[in-house]
Amino acid sequence: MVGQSGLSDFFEQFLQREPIFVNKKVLQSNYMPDAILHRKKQLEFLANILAPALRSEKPANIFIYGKTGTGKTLVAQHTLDMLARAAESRNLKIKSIYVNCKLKKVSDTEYRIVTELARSMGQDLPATGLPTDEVWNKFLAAIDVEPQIVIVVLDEIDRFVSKVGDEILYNLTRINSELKKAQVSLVGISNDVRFIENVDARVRSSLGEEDIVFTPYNALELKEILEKRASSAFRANAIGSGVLEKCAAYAAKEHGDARRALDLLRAAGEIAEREGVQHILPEHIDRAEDRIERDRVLEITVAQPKQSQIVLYSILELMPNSGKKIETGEIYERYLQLCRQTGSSGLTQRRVSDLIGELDMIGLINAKVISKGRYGRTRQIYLTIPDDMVQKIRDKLKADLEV
DNA sequence: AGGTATTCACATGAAACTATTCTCTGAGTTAGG
DNA sequence: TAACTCAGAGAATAGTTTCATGTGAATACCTGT
Repeated sequence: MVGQSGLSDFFEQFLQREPIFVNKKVLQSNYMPDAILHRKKQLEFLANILAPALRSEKPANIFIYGKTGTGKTLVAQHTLDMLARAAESRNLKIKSIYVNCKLKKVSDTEYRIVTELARSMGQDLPATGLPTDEVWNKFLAAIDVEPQIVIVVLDEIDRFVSKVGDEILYNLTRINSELKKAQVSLVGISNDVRFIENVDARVRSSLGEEDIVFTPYNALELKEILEKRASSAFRANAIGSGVLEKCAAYAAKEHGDARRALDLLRAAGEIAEREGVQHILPEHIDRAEDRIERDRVLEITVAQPKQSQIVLYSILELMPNSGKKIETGEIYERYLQLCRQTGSSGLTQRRVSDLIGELDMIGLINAKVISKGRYGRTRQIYLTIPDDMVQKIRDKLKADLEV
């Protein structure tokens, strides 16, 4: 315990120190820098395609794809901003609608997406109660009030197409034939390169009139991006030598994800700040990665459905006293035991087997199917969660599940 | 020794069932004309 | 009378169970040397 005088000393000291961060927002993933590095080709290409809008011609539909953190959203939003500005100064009617299909609020159904589109056109709609085509009509009416070009950006479309199907896309691609005054162009953004292959052929040909590929950043490019952001995010000289290089190298290893690189740098800064040191050092990056990984594991764990959590808890309980590897049978027994304790009936082994498979997919555990010859065939399971985390997660689950 | 057949302990698949969520219709309600 | 609200019917969906079939190799069982 720190005594009273000690505590005020602490605050004094805290204020005496120069802060490491000047503007932390710059490192957040939704921050929009005024210049985008290493995406010149894509920017120009996209601008080229959209430019006809300034002459009141309908731009071609575009399909953009690339892995996460390669700047797709950034480039799209930036280009649209510029376009809007150019249009404004010339008094042209160009509107853009941006819908991120990943957000839970939107993603589930066709209804919700169309509602979202109509809302951003200024329509006020109830969350439920209306027929879908009614909402379509409202959306159409809202667009068609005057001659204008509307650019609809659907971010992460792969998400909802896998859930909802491609009917909306089909409707959207043919929307122009129903409009008298306005015209609509589509911009689809997807993380999944193969996504376009699983879409209805008619939609494919019309959405993919043009496409842009975003290749991952390499370590050098990442470093430059980090340098740029870091210079306005941190106090001058706050970054030790080799820090950005290390950060970039880490992120480049994971398919050149710039968002991850920035997260890493921000976390490293926070750690350094808490330690009260003046500079960020390469070792802070290591610790930041560790922390991010922990947060991720915990987050995933908590987000699991209840049954899956119970299965995971069973695994965690069994882990220490059976050496390194355990098998499906053991887990199921333990699982049933837990269920009896809480008075619930428990799932079938069939299902638990699937749940174990899912936990493996997520990466919380590592399950390998092996055959033990005369003694059957099973999954051999070991944890991928770091040892010192196991205890914490177990306690967390224990509390959540009231076991 | 070498070869074949068994057997274990689940994995993996398919179909059916169930509870929940969504969409949509029509009855009832409200408000304006 | 048009517009709106809301309950409930029907469709879509996710999660699960039931039934059925598949799997890889250690072991048991032959078979002829």
